[in-house]
Amino acid sequence: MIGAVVVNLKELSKLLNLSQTTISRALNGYPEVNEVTRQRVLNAAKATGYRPNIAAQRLATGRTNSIGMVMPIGADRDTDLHFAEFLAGMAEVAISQDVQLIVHPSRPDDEEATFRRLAAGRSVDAVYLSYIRRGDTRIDLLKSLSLPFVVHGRSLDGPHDYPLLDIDNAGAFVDATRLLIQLGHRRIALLNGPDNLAFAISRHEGMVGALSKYALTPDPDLLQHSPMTEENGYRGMMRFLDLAEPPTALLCSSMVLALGAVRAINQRRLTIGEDISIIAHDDVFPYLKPENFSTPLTTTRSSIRAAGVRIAERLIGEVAGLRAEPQQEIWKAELIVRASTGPARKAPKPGGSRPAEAAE
Amino acid sequence: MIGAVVVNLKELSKLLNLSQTTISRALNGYPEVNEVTRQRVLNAAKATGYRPNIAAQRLATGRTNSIGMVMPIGADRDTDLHFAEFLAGMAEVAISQDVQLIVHPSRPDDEEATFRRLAAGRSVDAVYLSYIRRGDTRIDLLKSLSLPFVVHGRSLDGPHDYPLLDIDNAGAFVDATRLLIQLGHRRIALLNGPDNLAFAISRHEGMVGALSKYALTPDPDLLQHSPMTEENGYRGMMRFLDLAEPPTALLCSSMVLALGAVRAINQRRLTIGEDISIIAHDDVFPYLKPENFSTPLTTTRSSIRAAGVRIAERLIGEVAGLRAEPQQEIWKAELIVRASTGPARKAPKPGGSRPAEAAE
DNA sequence: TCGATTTCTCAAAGCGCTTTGGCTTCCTCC
DNA sequence: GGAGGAAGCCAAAGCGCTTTGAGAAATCGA
Repeated sequence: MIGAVVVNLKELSKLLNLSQTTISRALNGYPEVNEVTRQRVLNAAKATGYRPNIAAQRLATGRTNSIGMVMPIGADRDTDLHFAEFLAGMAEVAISQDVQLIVHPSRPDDEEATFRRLAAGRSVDAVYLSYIRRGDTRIDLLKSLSLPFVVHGRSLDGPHDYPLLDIDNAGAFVDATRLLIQLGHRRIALLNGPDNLAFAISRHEGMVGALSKYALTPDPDLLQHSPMTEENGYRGMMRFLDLAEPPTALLCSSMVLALGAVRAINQRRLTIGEDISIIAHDDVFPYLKPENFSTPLTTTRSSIRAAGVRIAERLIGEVAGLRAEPQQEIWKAELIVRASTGPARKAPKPGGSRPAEAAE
Repeated sequence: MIGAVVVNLKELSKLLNLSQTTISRALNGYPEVNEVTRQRVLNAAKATGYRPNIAAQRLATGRTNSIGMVMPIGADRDTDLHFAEFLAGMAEVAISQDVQLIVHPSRPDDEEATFRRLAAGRSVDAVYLSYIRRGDTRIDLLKSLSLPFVVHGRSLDGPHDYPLLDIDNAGAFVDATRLLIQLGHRRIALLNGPDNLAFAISRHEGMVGALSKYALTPDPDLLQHSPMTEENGYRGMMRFLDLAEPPTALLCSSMVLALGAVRAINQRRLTIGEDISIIAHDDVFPYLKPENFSTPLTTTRSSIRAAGVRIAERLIGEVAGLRAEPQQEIWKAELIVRASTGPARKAPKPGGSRPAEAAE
């Protein structure tokens, strides 16, 4: 096995006294080549360390065997953590299918150009799109381009007539909110992601919807939209706790926000699950698990890595032309009750607008 | 600006009544083309949405304008967090230099094959290598391949005669250990990364070296090697605290480990910076900052994102052929003292092992 | 036995670019 | 006015693969 020197088809064909055609076919498993010849070729290829030149292969076939990921850079860099975990999922599939993963970093204002370049330059077979924003134009752009894609998440309005995979964000937060209400909580705060991102908006809507089902009105003071850092979790929670009438329960859009919120609560010497209940959304990070919080956290769980796996599979399927209809896939998040949720300590203040008695 | 239809050089040349040569040259900024012609070409290219086919470009030039990252998958998946941050750094550079980032997931047992494939397939111009292990053979392999590379980290033994960027892991932990000793600490524990990874070994060596300078012997009971998760931080710290003679100070190889350690300490109602001092290594994550811990953490700091930036720059330089000598670059980590380090509470007991007073 | 298949192999075209080498013009300068 | 350059353009080769269309050899059927 020679290291440095690179051998190509022509040389191999000279070496074996066979045409390039035959060698190419032998290597790529075509049937019209004699089995003993094939073995001869295979052996020689291994002996010389032959690997096809990928650029040439791509040019000839028009396929690139690669999927592109447009990685947001700049403003929402706090999402790295999720991106990494998602990437790990895609990687699992990529490796088993022998597909390259191409990361295209792109600033938000430049994304459109990036997609156009990808499509026209034929540098990837398919792309995945994420971090969908309010009024996002990228989906329409992709629909107009002849480039297979799958969206992780979905647009807020407009028809969902494109391939997508999303979790039921609204549903998850409806479930979480309902649980809290049933436990007697009336003042429920939300530490959410940036307010231009679709997932955050949906979660907020889920919460508001659940509240209104029980004739509760959301208090704007109990809402924070921000990048999902520990620090923002802490700050937000501190602000909530400083209110004249602090919340008795908290919803968190991410584990990292929850980390900060817990710190704030501890600092105030309040007891989680008693003085204040918490439900966080858990994207399942191997290094930060809700069950390992000082008070194990009740969560709505959906593995973002699994989403990466699934989307990679579907992208590969799209390329292979297996797609029938644009496929919409919505995953339910699982509500897992742990120790951070308990009955509301005190009944909501009697005066003022007393909410309807929620059913049980 | 047409969306779906893809135009190529030939069509453009027909459209403009110019040869492909001239168009190619106009587009790529060669001097031997008339300025008005160039403008004509540029306009037409923009109007038709022309983008060169990347595969063709690569085949013709032999350059790929891409750098490969072999992403470890499987066993050390806990390192994702660092990988992501590093990736973000590389991405910054990639975008400004118009270079693609290709992620090659690879299982440890398969890495060698992956590199060979990369080199022979000419699918990337250069690669970066990380997560160097004890007795790692990959560096020698890369040296034997005709593929530019930069190593993030370095081998434990053997000459460092290859391009590398590393932080002074040993030095950082010498500094940290010395500070603790000067504060009067004698029993210092270490929560480290996996014991087959070079960076972890160097840190351990740094600590041991500093101890021995003060004639202190490391206690094997005060050492844990493990993947760097919150859970492992908690478990390790708990074990330390349960010792007959628990440590009065702790070194942590990562912020995430520190997170777990802090949880353990809080649970035992000990006070950080008084009952026990902590110094953690901080790779600088935007979402988890040491100054935001309930007790701000003293750290050895070195931005892994900055390392990504630098390595990307150097890789691009290597490809451009700017390299003179293999370049070794060692960054010092900065020791930043915050509230988590304080004087040792009690001198270590002279006599036998007195059980720890688990407060309350 | 001979024509019809089947099996195996090959030469050559083509993918869409870049780059070499050469060919016109048009100046410039003595 | 003509040698010598410079400026601007082009035809064609080539990058290393896949794939088409065809041909030689072997096998088969009757």
